[in-house]
Parts: sequence; C-alpha cells; structure tokens
Amino acid sequence: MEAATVNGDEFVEVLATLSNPHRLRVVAALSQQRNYVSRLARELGISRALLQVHLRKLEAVGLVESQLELSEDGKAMKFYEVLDFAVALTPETIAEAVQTLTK
Amino acid sequence: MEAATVNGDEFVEVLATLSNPHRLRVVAALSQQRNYVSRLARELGISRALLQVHLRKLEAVGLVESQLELSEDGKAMKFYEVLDFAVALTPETIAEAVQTLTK
DNA sequence: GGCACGTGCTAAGTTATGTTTGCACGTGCA
DNA sequence: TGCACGTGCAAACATAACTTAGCACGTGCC
Repeated sequence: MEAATVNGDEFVEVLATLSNPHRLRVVAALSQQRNYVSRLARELGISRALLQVHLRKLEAVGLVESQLELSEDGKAMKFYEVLDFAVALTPETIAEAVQTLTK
Repeated sequence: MEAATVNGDEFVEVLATLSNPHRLRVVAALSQQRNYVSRLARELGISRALLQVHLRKLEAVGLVESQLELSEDGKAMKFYEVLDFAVALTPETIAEAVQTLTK
C-alpha cells in the first residue's frame, strides 16, 4: 500500500516518529493487541502523560489510530491500535522521496 | 542483506539519522554519484561544515563510507559514497527490533 | 464523601540536535 | 607571496525534542 508517490515531508515525519525507543515499543505492543492508554502505560512502565505525547505523534503521522469507547462500568477509555504500514528504506526510495521535499 | 537479526538500538539510530531532510538529500545525491565534500556542499547549497556533520552521522551508522584520495594536482579529497542498505519498516519488523532495545 | 479508575491539558525543566562562525593546515600555480 | 582550492575541528548559539509534575474533570462503588 506504499511506494506509490510518497511525499518527502511525510517520509521524514514517519522516520522521525519511529526513531524513538518509546514509540517503537508502543507500536510493537499495539501490534499485538489494541489497548487503552492507562493500561498501556502500566505495561510499558512509563507515565501516562509521556505515553499520551508519543501516541499523539504516532497518530499524527498515521501509524496508529484511536477510538473512544465506553467500558461496561461507564468509563471513557481511549483505545489505540496500529494501522498497517510498510515503508521501504533504500537509497532508491530515499532518492524518490527527496524529489518532493519542501524543507 | 538485512532483516536478519537487526539490533534494536541500531534500528533507532538509522531511523534517526535518516529523519533529516539534509541527510536524505545527501544520500540521494551520493546514490547517483560518489562525490567529495566541498563539491557536494556546493551542489546541495549548504555549508561545508554543516555537510561534514551530516556526513559523519551517516557514516557512523554505516549508510555511507568515505575514502581519502589524492587528486592529480595533489589535493587531498575525501570521497563519499552510499552503501547498499535496505530496511523494511512495518509493525512486524518494529516488533522484532524492539526485542533487542536497550534504551 | 472519599477512593480507584479512566480521560485531558500544559507549564517548566532538561537534554539532544542542528547550524553558524572562525580558525588551522595542506597543495598547486601565477 | 598571495590566492584558490582541498581538508579538519570546535566553541557558541538557536531550536527542537523529551520528560516530569501538577492540575482539572468524569464515573462507579464502599
């Protein structure tokens, strides 16, 4: 679903977003099961505030998506899950991405 | 030539290195022809000092390599060229890389 | 009411990254 | 000698990124 006309700026954004250990762990964890913020924070051993920041970045570049759901006992819970993505990193794909760089 | 046992930390380093417009342009330019620092700086329209910093980072993570050569008129010139690399970025490859993260 | 659980936000501090500027040293040649 | 070209390095500044700490608000339940 990639390779076709990748925008250079998006390309950079995706790489920047994934070049963080916390965010990589988030993606890895969510790829095994969707999860809500507080629980994911506990499982990863990081603060909820920190996780939220990282989740927002991941969502901003389209690597994960979220939906607010109500639990049986009425709590509003925000579930996240990974979207399927595939980016190939080679000199060729980079040369192509560079063509549409604006920065 | 990748995929086999990628180290998580290296994974992060490579992504961090490539998440910069200047460095992407460097890789793109070098993938078309090897070049020496001063000339590449002129072609990219950036300062030599800046380019050197970026080249050093690219070389540090093994995306490019350099060799010092003497031109016909005796000048010491440092040539850079891209190394072949291929990194697949998917939820699966990320999940694998995370397993060997130390940071 | 008070506690446990969920959500959201942001100010403030620390740390990392990017960039400029300036200097040093070398060669060939008019 | 002086200029043009190549190299290298580092201090200093500006900017971006990361992280913590603290607050607000909501629900269910003892």
